[in-house]
Amino acid sequence: MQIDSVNIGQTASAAVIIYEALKKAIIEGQLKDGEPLRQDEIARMFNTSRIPVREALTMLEQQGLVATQRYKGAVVAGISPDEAAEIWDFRALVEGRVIEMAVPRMTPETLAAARAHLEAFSNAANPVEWGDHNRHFHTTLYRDSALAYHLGIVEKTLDRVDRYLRAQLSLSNGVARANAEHEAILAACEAGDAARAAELTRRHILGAKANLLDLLSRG
Amino acid sequence: MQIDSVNIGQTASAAVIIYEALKKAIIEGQLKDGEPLRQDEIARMFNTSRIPVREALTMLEQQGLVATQRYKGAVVAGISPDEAAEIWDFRALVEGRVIEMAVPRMTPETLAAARAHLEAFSNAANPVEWGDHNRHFHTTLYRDSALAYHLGIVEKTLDRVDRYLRAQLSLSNGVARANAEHEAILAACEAGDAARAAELTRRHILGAKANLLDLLSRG
DNA sequence: TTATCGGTTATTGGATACAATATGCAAGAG
DNA sequence: CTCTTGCATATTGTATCCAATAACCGATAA
Repeated sequence: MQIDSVNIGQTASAAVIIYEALKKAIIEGQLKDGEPLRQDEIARMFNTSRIPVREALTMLEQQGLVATQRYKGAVVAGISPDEAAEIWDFRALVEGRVIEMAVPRMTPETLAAARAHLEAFSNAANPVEWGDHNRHFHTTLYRDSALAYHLGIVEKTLDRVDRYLRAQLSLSNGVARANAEHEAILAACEAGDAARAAELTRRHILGAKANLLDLLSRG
Repeated sequence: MQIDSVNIGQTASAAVIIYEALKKAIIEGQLKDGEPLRQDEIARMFNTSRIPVREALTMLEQQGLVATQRYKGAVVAGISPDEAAEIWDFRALVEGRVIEMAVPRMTPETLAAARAHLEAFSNAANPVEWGDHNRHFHTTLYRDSALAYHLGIVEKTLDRVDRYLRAQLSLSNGVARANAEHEAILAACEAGDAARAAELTRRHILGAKANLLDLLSRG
């Protein structure tokens, strides 16, 4: 007998489910910097014991999203202006390289997907959507680089600062400027000009950095 | 009353102790690629239950040092030639930037410490010592950059590939060539030539990459 | 022979119970 | 009143036990 094989999604463990939910809440800013994460409380939310909760918190700590102190618990890890500045520099360095490697391999499908995110971004109406489409626009342009390690680092870095990225986009001129810069980056990709796409990406990120530092310094 | 305060080292949890021990064993190559890590076997080694072992394995998985399958356990994560090539490219990119930022801030103490590692490296007699002194030579030159995020990523990346770095150094001309290149890098740092130190570091890493790929392809 | 089925064992995932530590408060000494 | 001290409580860290799943192996039928 021959039947269609269905990809059994390898049902995730409770620890992973909790991890993903907490990560999403932190990334989207629903959990504020410094907010304590009580094992017992989270366990009750998910109808589990504290064991998988602890595993989830361990994962989040490894990613720098929470900070833990022995016998005192975990809190959502914030970020200082200095760290923010450094991380945006890091992004400019790595994402510039990644897009440069991606452009020569970029497919029409990828370009179309990126344009869809670009348009969705410019039509979006709230910070969560801005953040999502902005991020997906960029990572879509990166994926054809096929640089798995680089892409993993980029994703982890974006997870770490996603909250601040959203806040920066929400500034007065944030979305409009990002939109114009996205258009330019996409045009360079469509033209197959890797060096230009890289340079525009670096400028885009460093411009956002300046915007963000202004925001952070004003409180 | 006034007494000397002693820094109580915040005794580490069992999970962290196990994590560090396993990490060291993997990094130094005592645990081979693909070797399974049984929870209760490790628990017996450390006279603990499996709970802290699982936390340690979770941490190692987040760092990419082990790969886990649900209900099947964890194995030491190996690396493919493609991944190796990509990671060495990443190192060249990031470490080049880091040393460039470090040179203008580099203190005489740092330079002296780096020279000590350089000499210890050239006098070392076995792969473990080569690896340690090689790594410390480079990270010493990076530290004055004060780029905490970059340095964290560099350390994690080195952890991921330390085994292969050691193997590459052990090739016929590995140590001699590395030694000569280290001298040149250190000279550029002492001369305050940041751009040259960065370029030499990139070349050093990319040269090692070619060496390693040769090793991996030959088996 | 070879493929499939059933059960046995080994191993991991998770729940409950207990131990270790920190925090807050109230009582008492100065 | 202020500071210390000791206890009560809250929270985390770990051990033990049970549940879920995978791997192995022998028996059986085509």
